[in-house]
Amino acid sequence: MSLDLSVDRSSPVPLYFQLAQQLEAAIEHGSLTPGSLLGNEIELAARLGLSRPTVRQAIQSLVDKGLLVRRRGVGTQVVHSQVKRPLELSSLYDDLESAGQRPATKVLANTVVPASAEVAAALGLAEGTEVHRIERLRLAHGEPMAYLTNYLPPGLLDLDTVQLEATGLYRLMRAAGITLHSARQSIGARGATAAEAERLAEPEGAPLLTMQRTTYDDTGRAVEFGDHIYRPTRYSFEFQLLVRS
Amino acid sequence: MSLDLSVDRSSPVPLYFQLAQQLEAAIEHGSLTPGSLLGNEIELAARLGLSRPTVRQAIQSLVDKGLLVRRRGVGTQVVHSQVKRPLELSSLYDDLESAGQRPATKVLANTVVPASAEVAAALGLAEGTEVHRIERLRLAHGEPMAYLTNYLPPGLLDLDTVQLEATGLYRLMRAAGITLHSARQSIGARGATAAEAERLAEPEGAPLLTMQRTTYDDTGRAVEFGDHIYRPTRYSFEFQLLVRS
DNA sequence: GTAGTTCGATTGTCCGGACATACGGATTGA
DNA sequence: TCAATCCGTATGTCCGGACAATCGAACTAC
Repeated sequence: MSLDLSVDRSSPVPLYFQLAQQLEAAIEHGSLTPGSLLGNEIELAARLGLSRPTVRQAIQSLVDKGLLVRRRGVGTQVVHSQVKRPLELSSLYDDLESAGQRPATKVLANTVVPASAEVAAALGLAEGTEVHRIERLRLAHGEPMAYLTNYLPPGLLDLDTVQLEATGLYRLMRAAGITLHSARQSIGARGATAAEAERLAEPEGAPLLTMQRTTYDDTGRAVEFGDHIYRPTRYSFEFQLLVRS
Repeated sequence: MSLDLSVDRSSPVPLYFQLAQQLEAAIEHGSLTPGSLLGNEIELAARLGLSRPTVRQAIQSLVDKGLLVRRRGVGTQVVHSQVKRPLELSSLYDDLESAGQRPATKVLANTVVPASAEVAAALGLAEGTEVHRIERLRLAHGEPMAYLTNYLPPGLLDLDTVQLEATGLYRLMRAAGITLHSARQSIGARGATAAEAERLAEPEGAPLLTMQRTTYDDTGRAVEFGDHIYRPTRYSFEFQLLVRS
């Protein structure tokens, strides 16, 4: 019954990470059933030839992911699954792709414009600064799903229309060496204007889902501001969140 | 310039936690300016009379919160703020209260009903099982803001209407010893039905923001399912999220 | 029978050290 | 002048141990 765990000391992959991966796989695969105890850390460490801190580090990473729960005096148990995606900072493109839908993108605009007051405030620039502005229509199964407007500060990235139609914006940014760190976002709803209605093939006044997001890199610099609208019959925000204790 | 950090070894508060609090306070207060280096861990440990693992644990907790960034070979720097609330599992009540608005709640229903197929699936019960059903109208400044429908499995909690009008549901659950662990939620939009429109003082067909959420405790048991609608002119979902690397 | 106590088990915290690894700047070489 | 290399520095990983705090169950006393 006990898992056959093992670590490869010659691998460059950290030992705690190897262990965490194996435990996660065992949980996913069903070898470790929900609610079952994991066995105490000391014994587990001895069995694997690891030290307790290393084993603890592996377990802790899974606790942070919400897969395990520790109880002092009791042990570490597997949470009754239900955990899937802990809400990452993901692009719509990645979301769609991982959902099996092959997303298509039509770039409607890719220009440089002076920043409006709202954009300037979001990006932390002076009003009127030249910023990139891209407008994209995202389709799934040939149907329009979302209308995406993004603003990027100057000199950060070469925005190639061809690339934008082939992949997501975040991938391009990561590929350019930008390390995304955090984002502030706001999700709301409102009725479609006439122009929006036409672009999304909805009647005027139809309910739309809206999302505004400012993304920051790890130096705290704003690297992107997006103002997006979604067809609620085609898309909704699904995510999981954990209680940080 | 260097902070006056200190730890109290006689305190029951863990040393790493004391240090983390002081660092966080220094960042909040501005003593540690964004972008500044934190000084290497070894020296910091020596200065405080702590070991490096303890100092690392403190720093790591702030990295997890998004306040600090570590760079190998460089050091640990303070992120250019912008970080505020990393999206907790919060109730609308708490959100409103912390925003300075004094929320009011009107309980419109508090009964026991057989679970519909949807509710049963969400709570992991058999269809037809008796569940608590509460309907609440949430107001701010006397204006209706949201219409909240919640379902709870039987035998979990005594739902007192008076308490429900005085505080939020999550607080009652926590007070009853339930440790909330995670939640799956879905945010969308649609037009208001005639009944919804009247309850929220909106015209029929008006865009509404919708949220469905199933909350689980740390054993993985579903403890609540909510089906909520919000007036988008009065409320939107604002949150911050971090990139888990 | 019930309430209080003791005790084993398990995680939480903390220590001091060791070596590996990656980044950035200085140095060196073409 | 520019590119490749070296090296100091700081974090990343890992070890082995020690004691404290907490939970749950068995035990005891009333």
